Amino acid sequence: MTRHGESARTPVPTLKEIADVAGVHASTVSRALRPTRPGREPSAEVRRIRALADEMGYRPNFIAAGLRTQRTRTIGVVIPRLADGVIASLCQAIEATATAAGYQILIATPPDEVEPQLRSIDLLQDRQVDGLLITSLHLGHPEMLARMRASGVPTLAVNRTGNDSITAVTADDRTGGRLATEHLLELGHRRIGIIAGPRHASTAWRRTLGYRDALTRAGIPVDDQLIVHTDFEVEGGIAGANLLLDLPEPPTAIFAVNDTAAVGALGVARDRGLRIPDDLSLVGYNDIPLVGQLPVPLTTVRSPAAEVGVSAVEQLLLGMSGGEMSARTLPVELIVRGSTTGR
Amino acid sequence: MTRHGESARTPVPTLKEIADVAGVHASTVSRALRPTRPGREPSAEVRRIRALADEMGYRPNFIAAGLRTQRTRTIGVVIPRLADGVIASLCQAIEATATAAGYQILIATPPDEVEPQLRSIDLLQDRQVDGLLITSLHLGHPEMLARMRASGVPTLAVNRTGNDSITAVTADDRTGGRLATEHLLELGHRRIGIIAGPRHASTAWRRTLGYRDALTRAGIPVDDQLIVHTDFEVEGGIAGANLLLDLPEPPTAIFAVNDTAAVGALGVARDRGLRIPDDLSLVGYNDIPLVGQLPVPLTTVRSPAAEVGVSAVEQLLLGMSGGEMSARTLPVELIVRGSTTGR
DNA sequence: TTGTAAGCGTTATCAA
DNA sequence: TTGATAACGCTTACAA
Repeated sequence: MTRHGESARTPVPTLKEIADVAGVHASTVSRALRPTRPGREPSAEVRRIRALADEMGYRPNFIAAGLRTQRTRTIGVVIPRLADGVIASLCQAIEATATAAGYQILIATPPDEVEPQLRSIDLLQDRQVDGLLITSLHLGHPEMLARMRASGVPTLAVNRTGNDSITAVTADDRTGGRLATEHLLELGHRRIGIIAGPRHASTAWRRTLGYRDALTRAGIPVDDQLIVHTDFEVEGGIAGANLLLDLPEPPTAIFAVNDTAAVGALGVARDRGLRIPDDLSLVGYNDIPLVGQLPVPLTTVRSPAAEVGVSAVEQLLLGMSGGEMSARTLPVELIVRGSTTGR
Repeated sequence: MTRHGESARTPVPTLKEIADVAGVHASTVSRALRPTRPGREPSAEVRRIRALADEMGYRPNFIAAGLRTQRTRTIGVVIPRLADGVIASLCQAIEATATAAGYQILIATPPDEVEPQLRSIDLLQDRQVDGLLITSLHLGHPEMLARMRASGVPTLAVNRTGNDSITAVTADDRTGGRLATEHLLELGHRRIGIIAGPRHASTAWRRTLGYRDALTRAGIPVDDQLIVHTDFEVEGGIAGANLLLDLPEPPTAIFAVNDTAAVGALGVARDRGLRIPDDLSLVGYNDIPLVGQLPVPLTTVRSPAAEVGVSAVEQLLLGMSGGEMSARTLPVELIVRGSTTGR
């Protein structure tokens, strides 16, 4: 049982209370408390007021200030699938960068579907956020964008992008998909299955485009049977791998567009008695910390989740200060480990 | 490049603007818009005003309302280590429960150290949050609690607890640690190492207490060499496993107080040519989705992260509505898989 | 049931 | 540089 400060609490003083004690007007205190501009020494009076405010435990009320200034120093973040470690890393980087710049983040983590995300956008805008980040735009749903823009606050797509011309900060998913596939091609694989994730996610979609790029360049026709769309979870990986391995002519290698699904595929291989990499080569995507430690460590593509978050906030800060935001595509890197071999 | 609504945006109308169009006073609109109490039909006038507000695209300004009502309908959440999937699941559950109750969450994810967390608490309180959740209290640091209570808003510890009498919602870590250890004892292990996580985290600490409980009950003296404190990351698991396996008399089984560290230990076993479970039994903690799919699936303890989050928000909502919050300890479950065997 | 008016805690404008 | 005053958009006594 907890008492929560029914009486123990000293209420936070207001500007007016400081002013009364200091014998000046509230507006004077407000001015004294705002940062002296660099290169200028604060006057004795300013120092006196600051010391008093400090002593009285003054803390500015952001709500009140925000009402007046129309700025809340808050960034809204719509970020579904937070339970995924990659997304959570992205979120952490966003928060850290925002905090360092004096902003706080208001997060909404609705289901990764259009309607719930639209509702989240509305809710955040009702809170008068100064900028908006959305990590899970859906392809083919321009209304998400329209809704974000309706508010008039700077708005940026992170991680995923939409079809339209929204500014986005993403990793280079298409190149990543190509690198993964080229690696398998170089090892001699010709039937390469892909657990391609959801169609609405540009990340998954572009990794799949990269897969097609690689095959096309190598002069290998794309067999649509080898492309199975699922979700990003372990279960999706399991379902996808089962579909691929049940084909009349199953693939000799599988590229899963995220590590979590790759681990699902790993479970399927285990249950079917397939050895990795001898019977089946497997490539993941993201390089989550765990996959390097597996008995057969996973070949994967390292995607810079944290850097994407940092860069996105930097762009958004730029936009919020009236600048022009610009798109960023961050480089990825193939990490070859033990789960792939030649045939 | 993005234009962000320099002109395209229709500014959100204020209450006063609705009132002017409706030919009534703003306060009338305010009243018309507040929910009719259940069982009462809204009058024709109320319906007319609501329809108009809807048509004009009215959205209440939470900032302004909050200033007046002194309630922001916002819950502050201090949640370090968000990149960890378990913590992220907790966060997601907190967000979902809060949103369903009409609250939004403001999150801070500082480093898992005392000072940064104190700063985060201050920042959230400056935003006038209505309640505060902290997921990473440190043992032996009553000042964290004191700081939280200073605000006078209901405050709850989640996941971890402190030494003092703060109300906390946690999983039953001590029992979990005991179950894991008893399982190994029943298999005949007598030298059981524990990768015990950080000392400041009550979760890790209590799982370790459970380990001690089990040994004591079995009449086996606790060998402090077998208890290595690390962090919760993969690297910690690697370091811990190396320390344990380098002992003159190494353990035949290792209990890692979280799955991530257990996977680190898995990597060490691989590198040392130790087969799991034949040469070394391994137990993790949390049952993250991946560990069930490993070639040798991991025996672990399932800890209800999402339920902890839901329950915490429920208690906090209770506290925020003037009720008495009470502590909750949610049950855990041992999941026996292939990574443990008798000797 | 409706309108009036005050006020939440700040900041911006203006005059002194 | 300072003080007075208004305003941000809303809610809520209180009066009509």
